[in-house]
Amino acid sequence: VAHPPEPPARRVIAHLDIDAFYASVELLRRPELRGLPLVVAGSGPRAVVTTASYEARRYGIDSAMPAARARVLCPDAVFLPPDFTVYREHSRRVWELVRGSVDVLQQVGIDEGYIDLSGVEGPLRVLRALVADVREATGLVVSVGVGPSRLVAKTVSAAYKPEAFVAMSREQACERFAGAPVRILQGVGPKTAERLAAMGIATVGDLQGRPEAELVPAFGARMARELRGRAHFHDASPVETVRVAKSRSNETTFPRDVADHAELEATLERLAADLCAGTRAKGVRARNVAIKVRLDDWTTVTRARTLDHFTADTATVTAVALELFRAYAPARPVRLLGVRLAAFADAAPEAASGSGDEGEARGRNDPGQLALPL
DNA sequence: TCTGGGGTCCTAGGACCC
DNA sequence: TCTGGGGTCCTAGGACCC
Repeated sequence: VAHPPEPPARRVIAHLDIDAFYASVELLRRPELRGLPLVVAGSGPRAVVTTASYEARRYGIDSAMPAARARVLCPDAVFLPPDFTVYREHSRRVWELVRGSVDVLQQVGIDEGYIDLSGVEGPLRVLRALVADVREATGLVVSVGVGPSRLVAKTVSAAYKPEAFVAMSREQACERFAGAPVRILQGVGPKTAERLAAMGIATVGDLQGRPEAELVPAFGARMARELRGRAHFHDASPVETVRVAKSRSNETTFPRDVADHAELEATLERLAADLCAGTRAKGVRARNVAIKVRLDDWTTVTRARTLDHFTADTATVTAVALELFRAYAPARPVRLLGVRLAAFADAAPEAASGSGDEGEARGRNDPGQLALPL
């Protein structure tokens, strides 16, 4: 068996993507900028581009690019700082509308989502109406890709946006994208693309034609199978309507590298305090505390500790974060610091225990959990 | 022109237990 | 005479995505 079987019932999956979301929202309140190259990016020396309008993309500007480079590529572009509060509000309105007409929606990030329309009568008609409704109500344009899987739907919307509305079967996708770079496949990032290139695999078609066994030495059995499956646009992953967060984090990149440990510790305390406040606001507690340190040479180090109880207490988390930091004591200037909370208490069973602020962790040596002969 | 901040998932190795 | 195998928990690093 070369690939996992597709689910028995034919699925209809759509991927929705708001075109140039941040830039489009900015244009809603600054219509006089329409038609100009527009770049939404932070202002610091290390800022990156969060969104470029399609006019700006013509200059080679794209998301995640250093803002400094974008300024070189197009000095005349309009640069605006991101306003996430406004973007979140527009996003909320869009996805509320979508939720109003379809049941199975998985929102992915602020501007994307997957819909499962299997069993829905006239799915394309429903989607057409939805796109029109969103446009009318919000002024935002949604690109749509449709296929038998998330992979096909996502690849199609990305290939045809902006203002995309295209449906394709798996077989059609195999043919249509055979000449495209492997990088268009979700899960193939820069590193994997580079390793594939070293094997003479540049396009999706190249990958389609390569026996799985030839990929195993370089990528391992699991990844080899995954890569080949994706090249043939096999994907049975479900549209998940409920996903529970597994971690929360707070990190910051300094405008300039910092070597002073007192300043670093002060930053760590601030990051931990903000993170704990947000975590408490969510009514969540965690028992794993981690720090992240990126040095001036871009090496990234993480240190973590699992506690014997769940917490979102600022003093507790800060103390652990500081301990981890002091034990590591970076010898080089620091570029980035972060604090992370993970291993959350399961809401339902923990709530049922009716305990107070600091719940007991269910560790592997917890005698309450294990019937050990004593 | 040097590369944000928020996440998820996978791998590998060690500790520990039976 | 250093001799196991399986399972879980945990840490650390890395790739990837939006």
